Order: sequence, then C-alpha cells, then structure tokens
Amino acid sequence: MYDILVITGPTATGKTALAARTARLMNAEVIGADSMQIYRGMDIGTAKPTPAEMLGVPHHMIDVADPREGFSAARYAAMAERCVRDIRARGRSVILAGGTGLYIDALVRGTDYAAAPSDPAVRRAIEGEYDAMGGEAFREKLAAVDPDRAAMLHPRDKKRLVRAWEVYALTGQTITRHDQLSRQTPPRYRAYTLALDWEDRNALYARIDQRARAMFDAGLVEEVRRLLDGGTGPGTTAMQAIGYKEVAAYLAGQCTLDEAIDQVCQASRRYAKRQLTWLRSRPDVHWLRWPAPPDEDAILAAARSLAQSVTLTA
RNA sequence: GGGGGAAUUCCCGAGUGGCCAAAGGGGACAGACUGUAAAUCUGCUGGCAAUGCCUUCGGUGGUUCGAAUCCACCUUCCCCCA
Repeated sequence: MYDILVITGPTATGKTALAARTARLMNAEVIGADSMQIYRGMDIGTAKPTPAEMLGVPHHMIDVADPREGFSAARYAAMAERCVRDIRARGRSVILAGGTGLYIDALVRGTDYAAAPSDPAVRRAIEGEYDAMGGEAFREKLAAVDPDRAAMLHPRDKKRLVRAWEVYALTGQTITRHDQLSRQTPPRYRAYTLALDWEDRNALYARIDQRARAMFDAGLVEEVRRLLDGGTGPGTTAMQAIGYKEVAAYLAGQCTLDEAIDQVCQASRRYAKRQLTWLRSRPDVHWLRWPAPPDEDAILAAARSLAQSVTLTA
C-alpha cells in the first residue's frame, strides 16, 4: 500500500504518456514534478503535456507560476502537498510524474525547509562576500562553524557554500545540523517510485535530439520571443530552462540558429545524464528500462502492470 | 604540370630530439546534490598482471644512445602559380 506512485526518469523516456495511461487505470490524478512546466507560457520547450496527451486526466502543478517569478523546491513542496490533499479529498489517487528529482524528494520526503527560509537581501550580501574573498577563503570561514559541510563542498561550489552560510546566518544552526534533523523525520508519503530509462543510451540520445529539433519546428523560437517580450529576463529561473536560454542567446545575436539547436540537443542529453546519476543514487527506485522506443502498446502494458502491482491509498 | 603548407590520442588543437601517453578546449563517461535543480559543482578520458611494462602522433624505411619532433620516399588533404 502506497500513498503515491512516482513516475520519473530522464527526459524523453516516456513519463508523460505512462503517467496519463496509468492514472486512467488507477482512478488517479497526476501531479507534475517538473521545475519548468510550472511556468505558464513555457509549453513547447518544456514538452508540457498537451490536452490530448493528458487523456482526460487532471494534471496539477503545471502552469502555476509566472515565468518572471522565481520558484523553489520549498514552494513546490508546499503547493504540491495541497494538491495531494485535494485529490485525496475527492477520493482519488495520486501519481507524481516528472523529472525534477529534488522536487520529488521535497514533496515525498517532506524536507523541512521552513526552518531556513531564503532571504534575497541576505543571499545577495553573502554572495558578494564570496566573490570578494574567494572560494577557498570563504570555505575556510564556513569550516570554522560547520567543518563537515565545508569538507564536502568544493571551493568553486558557490551556490552551496553560500546557501550553507545563509542557513547558519539566518538560524544560528549549521546546515549540517539542519539536514540531519530533516533526515530524521519520517517521509511524508509512502511512495512507490518507478524510474524510466532506455536500455540503449544512444537510442535515448537520438530520441532526445529528435524531440529537441521538433520543438524548433513547433515554434520554440517564437515562444521564447514572447517570453522575452513579456519581461522574462535572462537571469530568471525560467530562463535557465534548456531550450530557452539557448534560443535567447540566438535571439540576442550570440550564435546562429543551427548552433542554438545543437546546444539545446546537447544540453538535453547532459541533463538526461544528470537525472540518471541522481536516480541511480536512490536506493528505493524500481527501474523500467524500455528495450525499444516505447510505443502505445508498451506504454499500455507498463501501465497495466503498474496498476496491478501497486496499490494506492486514496 | 610547377611551388608552398598540412597530416597528433573520440573531435578540435598545442607540441619541432630526451622532462611526452603527449598542453589546452570540446565531447563522452562517472560522481555530487536538502529554498535558483532543465540549475550548480567535481572527477576522469590509450592498454595492462600497472611505483613498472606495452602500443600510439598518416605509411614505410633511415639518422641517433634516444624521434610526435630530423632525413628520404609514399599516401591523402589544402593553398598558390599554370
């Protein structure tokens, strides 16, 4: 008996199709676990599920943010938790589908972010400090209060070094301590996690390239232009998305269209690789490796098998 | 037909007699990851029974104690003159 069925895996492995199919068989609704599909107006480049692909199944946590605003795992978890509650209140089950591992963890594990909120002004000040003193010195400064975290971070890992210091500065508690406590709390949900992958990595990469190119045919450049015109600046979280930052560079005259396309393909492949690394380090995932590009039949078969072997609470 | 230049480890590209299995970059591979995560960061990249040995710098043959580096010829490519 599980609370949530998680369907994850690298990009382009077939998560969207399997989630919708399975949801229909299990009387479930889908919650997206994708850090970019949350943004409105970012459809083509995020491979956001179309109404047709949703198969009539309600999808949540998609189009819930403005691309001009920032987002975070904490905010995701808070919003998604509300979705879970709503869905269950209607007597239905929950399928969490998406490739953003951190978001999935934040929701399922119930990471406690509340104790150490991020303060933009403080964050900026600390970043300035890091830049001024240099990574090595900054790390030593952190080592004085939190030697464990300092030891596991590379001097150049600015983002984590700064965050570690921020947590300490804001709460007086080291991030090491904070994480320890957070880890001790039991998971928020019992989750059955299915990770999708392809047996042939090169075939997956070919699929990724093909899909990326198709996005351009579908009007990705126009989509990005609209976002930019709408005030989604280069520094925003949304513009970190693969497919968007490369096209923005092209629109800014920094590269040719062909170069941008190649960049998108490559960035997507590397992203898939990182997702694989993330997933492989998790102990409780069940892998489903497609021996061949999954077609309708394969998806349906997998959905049936899931519906049969996984029981979800409602 | 004549003259000049180039061929380097997956790719680009340094290297002009020993300190070279060969700089650097890219890619690939591997890893990390607790409020930007489609982000950010790291490691590694000829083979092996591996503090050493073997194979490698277009090919063959030389010079030398010693060559990716020098010489000869061959092959391919590029440029210039006809």
